[in-house]
Amino acid sequence: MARRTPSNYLEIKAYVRDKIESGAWQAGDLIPSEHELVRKFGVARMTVNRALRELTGEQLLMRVQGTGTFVADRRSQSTLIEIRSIHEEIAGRGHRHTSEVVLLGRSTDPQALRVLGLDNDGFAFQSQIVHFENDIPVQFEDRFVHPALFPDYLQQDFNATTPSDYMTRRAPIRRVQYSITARKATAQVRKLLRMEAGEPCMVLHRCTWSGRHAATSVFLWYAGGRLQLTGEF
Amino acid sequence: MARRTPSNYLEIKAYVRDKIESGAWQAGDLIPSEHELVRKFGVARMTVNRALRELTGEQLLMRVQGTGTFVADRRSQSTLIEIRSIHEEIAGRGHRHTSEVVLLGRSTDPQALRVLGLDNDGFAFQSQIVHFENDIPVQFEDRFVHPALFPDYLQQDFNATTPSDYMTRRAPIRRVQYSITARKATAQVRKLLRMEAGEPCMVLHRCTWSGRHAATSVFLWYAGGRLQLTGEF
DNA sequence: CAGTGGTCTAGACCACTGT
DNA sequence: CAGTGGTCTAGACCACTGC
Repeated sequence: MARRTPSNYLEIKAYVRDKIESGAWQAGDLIPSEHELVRKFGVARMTVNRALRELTGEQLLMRVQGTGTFVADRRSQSTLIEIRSIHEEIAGRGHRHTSEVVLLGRSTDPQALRVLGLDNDGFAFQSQIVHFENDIPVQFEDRFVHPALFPDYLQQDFNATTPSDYMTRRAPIRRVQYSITARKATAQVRKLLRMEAGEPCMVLHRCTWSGRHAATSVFLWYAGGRLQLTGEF
Repeated sequence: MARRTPSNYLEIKAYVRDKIESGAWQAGDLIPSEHELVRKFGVARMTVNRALRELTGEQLLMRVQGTGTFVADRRSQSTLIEIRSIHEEIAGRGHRHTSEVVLLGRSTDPQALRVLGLDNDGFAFQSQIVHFENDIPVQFEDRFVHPALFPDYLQQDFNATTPSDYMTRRAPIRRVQYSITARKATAQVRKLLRMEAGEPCMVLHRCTWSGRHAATSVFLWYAGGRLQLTGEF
């Protein structure tokens, strides 16, 4: 045989995927049983089973014990965008990631206090960090954290470790909320990210919850043209 | 035996998960080999293999052939943002969604032709639609489609159905690529979305692939302050 | 009842890594 | 080289479904 065999189960997966993508098998259709595919491909049932099981995990198939395997309904049209940590994003491109701490201290910003569930007499910890990709500033990270949940926040060395790394080690996160908006850069952001006047920013706001109150509230400012968030599936 | 057995591979998954969650096995640690787990649980290697393979798919483990299985670095978990269709997004807020077709015809835009894999003598179909939320314009949709894959595109009534709905009924999509950037609004976009001069836009670019070439290329322009993409998990 | 998928076994061969 | 994971086989028993 001259043919290159990329493992049998992958070949079966490709076969089924192709039938679905080409429209030969429509959503809701009953597809051949494991036994039939075993005969067709001349493999063991475990091999067919693995292929179909993985495709079920990928939401392309639906299986009902005792009945058969069906083409899954078109996926709900919602699409997912992946947001990787800034470090991974940059390292993934093979570039060098560095950061510079602009501010690390206490804040009484009323909006931040409200989000973190602190009353107006309290305070939050705040850090401001600029992230560089090959020495070009690409992200400004403005972070507020709950002082009760992260009492030693101000003692961290955020030139060595990123706040995200610290926080994921420190506290379990229950819920995360995001929003992405486009905004004009503030004067501070424009200066730190070395942007032209009027150049737009993308702002990712991320709130993490740990129980009843928000644990952190972060604003990530990206210079519009210098960084793209991308996804694929 | 009184114990309820929830299938062996699930038991092994639970065992490994517990070791990781309890901290007994730290990120980066080498965990017992398949062979050792086979001896410990008295099962076949395929059973252990399935458990570890699935945990690898769940990003809890990392496997290196010839070396071993390691506890994955939890920091590498990426976050996902969900982008729903404009209609769902608006309907989900209990608001009224309407749209207005601005343009429907042929285009020889060189960039679009290149993306769709058409040569410079060819043409693409183009549609431009403004989407309204309670009569406020919130999104400008600028779409290029491959005429061979959607020959009757120009005959559609996009006041009644959205292009996304049409396309998902028409052709199976296998690969999707996204990027989000912030941009200054063009004069046309500023007018259609009734924006102030200098107000920023968020531009979501989505390319769908169906086999070898791109099937569609869409630019979704959002007025910065009027729409947020949000996600949660 | 026969047919389906869910799981499992006890072997096997291979590709890869470290020494 | 011995040890690892990646894949596969040819059976098997079971739970479930529809008739």
